[in-house]
Amino acid sequence: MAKENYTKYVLLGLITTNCRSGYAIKQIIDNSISHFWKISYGQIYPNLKKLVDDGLAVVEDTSQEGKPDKKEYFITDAGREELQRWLQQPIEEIPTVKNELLLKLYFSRHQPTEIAIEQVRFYQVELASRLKTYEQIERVIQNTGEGTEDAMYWLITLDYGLRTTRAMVEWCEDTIKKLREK
Amino acid sequence: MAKENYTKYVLLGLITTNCRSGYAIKQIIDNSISHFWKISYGQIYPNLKKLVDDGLAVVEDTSQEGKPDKKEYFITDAGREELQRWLQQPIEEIPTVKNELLLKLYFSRHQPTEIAIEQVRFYQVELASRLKTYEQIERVIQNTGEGTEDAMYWLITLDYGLRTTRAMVEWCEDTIKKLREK
DNA sequence: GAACGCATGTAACCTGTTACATGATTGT
DNA sequence: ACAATCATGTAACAGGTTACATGCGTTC
Repeated sequence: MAKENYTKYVLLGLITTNCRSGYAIKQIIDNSISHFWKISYGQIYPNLKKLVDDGLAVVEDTSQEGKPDKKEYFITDAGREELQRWLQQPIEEIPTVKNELLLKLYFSRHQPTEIAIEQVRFYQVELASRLKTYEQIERVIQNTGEGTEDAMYWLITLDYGLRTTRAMVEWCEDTIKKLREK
Repeated sequence: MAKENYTKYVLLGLITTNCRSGYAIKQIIDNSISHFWKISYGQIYPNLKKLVDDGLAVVEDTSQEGKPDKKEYFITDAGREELQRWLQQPIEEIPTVKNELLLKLYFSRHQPTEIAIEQVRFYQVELASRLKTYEQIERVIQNTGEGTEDAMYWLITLDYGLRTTRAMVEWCEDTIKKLREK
């Protein structure tokens, strides 16, 4: 099966959520979905243009009060069809992360144990802080969006982040113990 | 902080583990560390050459009986220093996976719930199979390498995979329930 | 007029995969 | 002759980041 260009679908999907300009898309990505998807301006703007070229979206110049002009993108029927097709298609692959910490641990045999412990501890601190952010966001969604279907899917993706992160934190704790006892 | 070229360190690290040729490196990656790191021949061979150019490794032509010739790479003192430096340096970033399933769920608001459930179920099946592989490998290591320090670090990285994958499987179960009850 | 947020854009670069080409050696 | 495994390599392409350039509008 040919590999899909995901960026296309991210943009297509986001402009259906009232997130219509390149800038707004970048904002929502950084604030809401960055825990499972990231994207840079260098990808956003050229690809938005491409959506229009491919007839999947149309663009409209909008002037706002108190802010610079912006370009608003709207999905077309063809775009909606394309997005739907992709959403209904089974996922192609389960992600395999490149994990710098595990790589370092894998080669730590000939290193002082101290250093490995230090690495894991640092990782743990970062994860704990990430966890706090997730928990905070969860509370916000539960308070504001309660009941809406949007909120449901948002909470589901967030829950994924919460659970996997918690598992990682626990692994850190136990790994540090193991290394100490060595 | 400047971003490191991890491939370099993977190769440098692997040639210290008696994994000396491009082919052997590819094998060990596919069989042992692919759950946290992947790499293709298109990266391996040019980068091995680069290690030599940079004085971090030396290469030696070796002829074997019953098999074609191969090139064996050995780390130099400079290479060992460079590897050590990297291993002791704090990790730069916690990985953020691009997760196709979460992306699709995020945009599933306007889709029939059936489809979302189907996607999650498929993901769950894949994860379950991955989990079985991990558990099998774990048993093999515990039986053969017991006690050696190599085995310890191997088990630690594997444990990471086991725990996070288990958390994901549980998330799948609960998410399917949630979607059904909707 | 400086700083800041909003907004769009791109060129240079880096990383990495895919697909292909090549060939040795062994076993059937 | 051929398939399979071992072994090395590269060119074309795809995907993505970084760093920069540009400019509007508001606030201090």
